[in-house]
Amino acid sequence: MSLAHTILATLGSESYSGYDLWKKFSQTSKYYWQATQQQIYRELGKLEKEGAIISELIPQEGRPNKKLYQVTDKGIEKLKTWLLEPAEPMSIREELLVKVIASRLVSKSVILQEIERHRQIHLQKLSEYKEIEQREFSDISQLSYDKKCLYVTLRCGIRYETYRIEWCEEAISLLSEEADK
Amino acid sequence: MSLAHTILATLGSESYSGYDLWKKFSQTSKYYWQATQQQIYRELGKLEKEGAIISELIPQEGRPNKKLYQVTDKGIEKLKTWLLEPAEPMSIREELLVKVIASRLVSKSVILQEIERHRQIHLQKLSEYKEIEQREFSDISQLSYDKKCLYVTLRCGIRYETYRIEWCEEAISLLSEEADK
DNA sequence: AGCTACATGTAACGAGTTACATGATTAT
DNA sequence: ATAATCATGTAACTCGTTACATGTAGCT
Repeated sequence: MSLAHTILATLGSESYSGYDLWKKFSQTSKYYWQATQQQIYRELGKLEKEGAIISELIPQEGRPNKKLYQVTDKGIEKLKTWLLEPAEPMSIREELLVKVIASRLVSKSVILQEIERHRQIHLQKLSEYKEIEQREFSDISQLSYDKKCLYVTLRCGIRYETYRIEWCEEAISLLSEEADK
Repeated sequence: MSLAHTILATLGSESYSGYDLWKKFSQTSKYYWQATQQQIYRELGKLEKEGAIISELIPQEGRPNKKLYQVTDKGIEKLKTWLLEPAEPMSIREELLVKVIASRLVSKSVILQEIERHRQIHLQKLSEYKEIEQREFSDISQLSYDKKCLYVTLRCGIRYETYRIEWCEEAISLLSEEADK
């Protein structure tokens, strides 16, 4: 449900093509929403059909033509309505935890190594996010409201990766104790 | 993909009916995987078709008959194979963050109140989880491996709710500053 | 009389994933 | 040569959600 709204919100400040949106989603929106190219194209098609956005065909030389999308008044209204509705906390689906639960079927080192691998991935992402924080949000008192919102999403990403790393460490420590099994 | 594996893992220790599984999922599995009754029945149907589980019809008086499911050797093999494959970190989809990004379209108090509402929900869940921790996992040195795994998932839930609460507080503080807008 | 718990299912739809298809330009 | 980037799309499939359908037992 939110992909449509994320697209509308993104198109609110600037026109984008499907491809541009996909790149944006892979960059700045990645802390809070992920989408594949196909999902984006499908959603753009739906939104245009219902009149929330309109497209303009931009012929390009040397490159494939592109469709630039813009939000309509109807699209803005749709977004506003949605903003006023409460959002439920997202449901949790943690594949790694399912593996932990089932892990007695394989040797203990399998799950311990897998958790350690995840720890490394989260460490990597955390350092990446912290770099962005230093580069782009060093002086938070000077930020516009829009930039502040972006910063808030980045902070969420930073806190998320931190929580994951800490959990991985706790899990490794708890599960590697040689008490029984 | 993991729902099937969660079911197999759960049936590994004991036989359950679809209804029993659903209740289990609403109770002890809720920190890491959520599923509706319908999803569970559909998945049980698929798993039985492929021979990973078998059912036994238990006639009951006064109550509807039930189907008790058991894992087969084939099911155990399926689980083991899956356990040895690496799992990717789950993708993040945070509706609340999408709302933050789009929030300049409505008055600031709308988003602030929504974040505060989420903070309350997470506070509620955290205290619930901490109660379970005290009640069932007070002496962790005495736990069996299986119980320890359960504890690890509970710790993940506790850390998750904590991270969420802290982020909500930071977001409220950052966004309520009267710098500009 | 109405609600909750028990118990299983079908149908339809919405959202996410993966594979396939096309084709030019630019950089290595 | 070949890989990456730009650019848009179709098709098939899986997974998640919501609504509908049925029926008993026990509690308030």
